[in-house]
Amino acid sequence: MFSKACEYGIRAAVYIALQSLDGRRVSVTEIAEEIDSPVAFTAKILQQLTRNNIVHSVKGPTGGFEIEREDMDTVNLSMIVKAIDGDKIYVGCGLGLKECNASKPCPLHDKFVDIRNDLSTMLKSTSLYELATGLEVGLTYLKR
Amino acid sequence: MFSKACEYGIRAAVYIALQSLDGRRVSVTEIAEEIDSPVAFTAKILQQLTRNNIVHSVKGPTGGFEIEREDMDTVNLSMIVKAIDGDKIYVGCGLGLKECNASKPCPLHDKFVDIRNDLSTMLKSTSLYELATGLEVGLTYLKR
DNA sequence: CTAATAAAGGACATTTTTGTCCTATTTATA
DNA sequence: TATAAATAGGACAAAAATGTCCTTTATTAG
Repeated sequence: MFSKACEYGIRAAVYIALQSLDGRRVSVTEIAEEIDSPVAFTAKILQQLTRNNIVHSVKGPTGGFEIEREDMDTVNLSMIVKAIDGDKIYVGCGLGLKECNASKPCPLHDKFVDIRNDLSTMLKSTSLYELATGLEVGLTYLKR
Repeated sequence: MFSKACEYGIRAAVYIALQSLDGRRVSVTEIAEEIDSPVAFTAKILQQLTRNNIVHSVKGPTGGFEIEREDMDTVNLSMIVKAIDGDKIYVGCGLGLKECNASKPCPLHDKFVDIRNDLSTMLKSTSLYELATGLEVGLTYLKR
């Protein structure tokens, strides 16, 4: 469904949000440890998230990654997925045709569009804040 | 969503079904041409479909690939996807956790399960026959 | 029986994704 | 101001997915 990079990206963003709720800025090392991901690769992905204004980074000692409280409401999964995997998941044909639309559909077009709309709606309506608070309460996990 | 191999596999199976409705057995060369896919790679994928009894192959002159009329009703997309991509699409965690289930869910677990159930249901309930007849009537396309 | 045709399958090549390592830049603090 | 801590970013490495080529095997028809 999502690329590995995107999976790590979402997990990282959720972890950063969780810590930011406590006013803590976190380093790549800590993030990678807490979400069980390769450090250097995670650093790359965080660069993308930073460039896309999904998380905020601060260099130097006491630096690290954080997310403003307001941004946790604004930023949803759809934005993270788009920043890392692009929009192929929303746009492409399920069977890989270059041109596939309502007027010249592939055999799976209609059914695929339904599923994808559901996915898209779900991603758009799921905010970082929602995911972070689930974690905070101990209902969900980012490791194992 | 699906791998390239799986996309080609589905398109190939649908094309074979369509031709089998006319009693025609088709070669890899023809299939690749008609679904716009790389020949040799398509041949590999057809081997997998054959081993999984999704299509039937016949060697030698007048040989090629075909699907029995009854099998078109039995074989659904879920079986093709499983034969080529395995069951990761049904089983894996959306955020890539090794262990993720109702009792120790990732932050996306519940929402992801919903989408995936829809996808799974759709794939299971879509037969090759249904897809092939859509093509036959000229409602859908396998190229472009 | 022989020649030709088609799938099966193994080995290899290319491309993309995933992952690592090292250096540069920024910045807080002693 | 010097040092150390942190991200940024480029170059490289490994693994997986995609794709190609060639040989073997089965089968049909002359």
